[in-house]
Amino acid sequence: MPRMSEAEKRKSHNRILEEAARIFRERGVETTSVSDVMQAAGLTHGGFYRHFRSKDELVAAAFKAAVDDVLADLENAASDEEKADTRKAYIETYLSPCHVDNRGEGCPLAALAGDLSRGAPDAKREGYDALERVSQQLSEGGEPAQGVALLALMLGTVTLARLADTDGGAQTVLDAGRTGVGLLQNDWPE
Amino acid sequence: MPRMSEAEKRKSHNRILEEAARIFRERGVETTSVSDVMQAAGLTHGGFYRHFRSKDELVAAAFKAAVDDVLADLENAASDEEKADTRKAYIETYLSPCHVDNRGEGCPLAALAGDLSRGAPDAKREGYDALERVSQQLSEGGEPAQGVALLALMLGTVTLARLADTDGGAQTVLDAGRTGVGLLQNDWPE
DNA sequence: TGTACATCAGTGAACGCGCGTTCACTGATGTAC
DNA sequence: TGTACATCAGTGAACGCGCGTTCACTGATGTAC
Repeated sequence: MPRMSEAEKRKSHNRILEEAARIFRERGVETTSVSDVMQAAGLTHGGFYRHFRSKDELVAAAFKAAVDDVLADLENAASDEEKADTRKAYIETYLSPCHVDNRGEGCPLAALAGDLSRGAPDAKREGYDALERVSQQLSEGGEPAQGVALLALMLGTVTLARLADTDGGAQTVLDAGRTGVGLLQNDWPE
Repeated sequence: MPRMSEAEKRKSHNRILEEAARIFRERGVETTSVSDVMQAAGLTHGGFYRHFRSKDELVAAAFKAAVDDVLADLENAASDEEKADTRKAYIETYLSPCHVDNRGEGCPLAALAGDLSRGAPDAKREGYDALERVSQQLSEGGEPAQGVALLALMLGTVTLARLADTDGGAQTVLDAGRTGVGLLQNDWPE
């Protein structure tokens, strides 16, 4: 069976990254094993170290891959109008029950900021990079600080909504967050 | 040496709770062992199960103890003016570099909301209870939703600031959060 | 109040288990002639 | 283009380790007479 071609290796590498990005967001970093990720990618754990030097390296790389993924539409928007529309949709989706339930495909910062900030330095740096990239997309046309505050409120809202057992509880939190976002968007000083 | 009196047992119990509340907030739930907590409390790991049925039970109890601790001043304020003053100080401290650096004595939700929401049901419920208690204290005099949005923004701000390596980066995030909090406090609709 | 005895807080060795990582091995791939 | 050989992607057993939890034990505490 071994060995695979270079093209196959690249495919395996991407599969590992994608599955790691999903599972880490779903279950957290410490509660996910290298074996879990490799199994999800259709491989066995032994081959992991042909792709990454350590679990820490995977965490940083998978987090970055997740950020690239969720920001793709925003960063690749062709025109200013398209960007504005995409941003509006991004915020609406962010504050939706669907985002609360689907951590695996949701905002990597909302899912993992806590884990990263007390994790390895490289992963923490990726977290800060993500903060800058996401907040920049949110503040387009306004001050950088406005984007940071928007991200903080959105991330905090989803984090709190994820503590609710019932859909009703989550919806109440999301509504409060949405009202706050409207305020930060319309009444930001200067 | 064994056995200790009932009074000694109660002291041990409180020491375990206090140390757990601090260490879980500092290092996270999954990265802290029962032995770590017992050692910090000046005991050996074997005695743990005379106090709690499982690590999960300790997590829920320690989180609640942390919430009780940080809300004590607010919930016990004698007069309305005292409450207003305490609330103002709470928010200022919350958005300070000191809070960013000292997770162990800081907001339990900011430190552990992520861990709790994917943890055991009992701990998750404690998280939601905390959300209700803290947001209620913050919304005093306004709508409940205002308190929830304030907590979300504050929690998100500190979470993001904790990703910064440098004091400068953290301060920028905190300033953005503070501006946002001012908006939510002064311009909330109705 | 004094005595006899059951209780149980705390100890430290031991349990099974899963973790991150290493390694000898396989055999298709890529390369050099 | 065909052949000989080094490379290395992936496998699965094995490594040491620390985890949550259990247990036999100790001896002071609390209780019943």
